[in-house]
Amino acid sequence: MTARAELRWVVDTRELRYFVAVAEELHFGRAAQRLGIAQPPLSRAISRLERRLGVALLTRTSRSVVLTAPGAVLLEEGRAALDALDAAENRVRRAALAADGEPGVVLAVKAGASGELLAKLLSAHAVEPGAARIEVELCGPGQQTRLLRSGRADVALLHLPFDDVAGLDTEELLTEGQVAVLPAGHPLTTRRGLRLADLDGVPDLPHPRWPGPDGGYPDGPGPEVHDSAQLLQLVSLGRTLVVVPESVRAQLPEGVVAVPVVDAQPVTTVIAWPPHSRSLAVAQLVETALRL
Amino acid sequence: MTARAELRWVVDTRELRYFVAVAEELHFGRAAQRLGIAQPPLSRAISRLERRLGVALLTRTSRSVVLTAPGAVLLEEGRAALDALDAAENRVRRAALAADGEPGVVLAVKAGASGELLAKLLSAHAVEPGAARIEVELCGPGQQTRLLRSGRADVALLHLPFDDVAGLDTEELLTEGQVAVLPAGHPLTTRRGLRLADLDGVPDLPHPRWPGPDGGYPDGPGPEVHDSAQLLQLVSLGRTLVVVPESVRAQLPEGVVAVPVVDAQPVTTVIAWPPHSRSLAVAQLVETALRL
DNA sequence: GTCATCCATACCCCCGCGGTATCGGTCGGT
DNA sequence: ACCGACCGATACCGCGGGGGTATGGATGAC
Repeated sequence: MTARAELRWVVDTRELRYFVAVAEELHFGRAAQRLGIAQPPLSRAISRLERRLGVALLTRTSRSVVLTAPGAVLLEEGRAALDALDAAENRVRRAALAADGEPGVVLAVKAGASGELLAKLLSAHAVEPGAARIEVELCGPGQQTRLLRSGRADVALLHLPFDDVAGLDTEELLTEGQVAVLPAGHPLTTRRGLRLADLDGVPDLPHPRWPGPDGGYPDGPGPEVHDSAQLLQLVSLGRTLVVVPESVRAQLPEGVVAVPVVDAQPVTTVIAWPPHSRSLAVAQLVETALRL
Repeated sequence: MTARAELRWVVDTRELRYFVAVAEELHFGRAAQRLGIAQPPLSRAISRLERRLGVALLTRTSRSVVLTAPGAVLLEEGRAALDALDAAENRVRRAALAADGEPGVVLAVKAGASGELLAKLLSAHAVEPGAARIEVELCGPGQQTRLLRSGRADVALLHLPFDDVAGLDTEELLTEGQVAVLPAGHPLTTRRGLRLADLDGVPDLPHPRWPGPDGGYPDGPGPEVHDSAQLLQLVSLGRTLVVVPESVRAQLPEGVVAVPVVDAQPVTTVIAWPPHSRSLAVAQLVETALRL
């Protein structure tokens, strides 16, 4: 038994990281700089990877580098594989810490979202017999899946259809409509319901700009924001508007008004965890959430 | 931007493969043999891995090797990460082939299962405009997920609750009861319905033995089988019995009889695909399947 | 006590990764 | 049209580290 050909592996993590860097930068020099190595070894590593795979990943002229179709596949799949490696590493480290002082379960939640649901979940879980300690990790929008995939969190509350749940196990918790949060006294607040089109064309209330996955901000007229308290203050100052799930109404401050957005797609809050989770504590938490 | 600490990686694929081998064998000598290297480099590699992680993965006495709790986590997560790496490699290779002659989509199906559904799906897909060529990969029970996870298939038909769909995206197709397939003329065939307990205690019809993930067969009195045609022949010869979803009735040969099993849990057939699938062809196939 | 087993250590060799220097090709400026 | 800047590929070198053999040391069977 175990007569599998155990040798023969082609792609090594270092090479894969190198390739991802080049594929993201589309520039060997910058990629090398980012990786902290010189450019020639990087060129050789990519060439060797292509030779071993027997596949052209990049088409380079001396002035530009572009991905081939297989190269795009490797970028996508390679990122997932590297995430899985990082996740393995982080989970092992956390398992080792759990053996000593128990940090319990890390729950990733988008800061400012699902406040009521989160409170109910935590209090319901606290009374469970043998409940693990829960550490709530508040993070920016869309960062929960990153924490989950990289193994720095065990379970997360996500919001469909915004978060990408590909490769995660999920259970639905609740579905709700969305409301627009506007400065009190703004003309739009007199309406009973709004459409998304009404909100796009408001010159004095441009949409806010959140940091992207790389930490940078997209271009646009709206203010740069990085947390929800700041965002709500900007709304009350009449500088921006934002569309959020209606449960956020319960925690709106003075000076802002919520108006239903009738044609916004409903938001579903799900609890998500990485596959292969053998953790009893996570399973228990999910079960508690489903009973809410 | 991209000021992330890009260096700092701890776990290398070679070391991870080495660790998985040792963790599976729980024996450095055998693991080294399986890996095709000598034992001392293996010991050093594991030690180095533990030192870099700062975590004890194995407790070794000079007579035995056992996994620590973090070691068990690394075994589980590491396998998933290695699968992801293999998958990336295979998908890149397949994407490269697709650029030339197009092998289209590989659909993994358990040999002998879902025959009717499969036929309907293939014919429905064939009339779709711009339908990709579909290559059906017939495999043993439980092997579909392996093909999917390792990137050798793009989409699969699985059967809950038998197959493990952790980490796969799925859509339900149909749910059905199960029937016992028995040799014609056997006393049990006179019954209108059976219970699982009725089938366990039949001395002349022991359950068949399928190959496990490692290709080996478990111990037991039943015959070793590796494909469904052989299995049905063994049933008609009065050597074994088998419990299958009721849709299989449509393709039973002479000499065997199907009897409903009233307390068997219903089987749900799902279509599954790996996450991060950017493939239009897979999406189209899934959509077609959902319309059946 | 002796031997077999099994993991760790010591030591050696050599492959290959990363470095510097340089080439060759392409685009932009004047 | 020529020159220079830019950028990826190639050539060559040094050294770290992976894998090999030989051996040590601890443990359990008899």
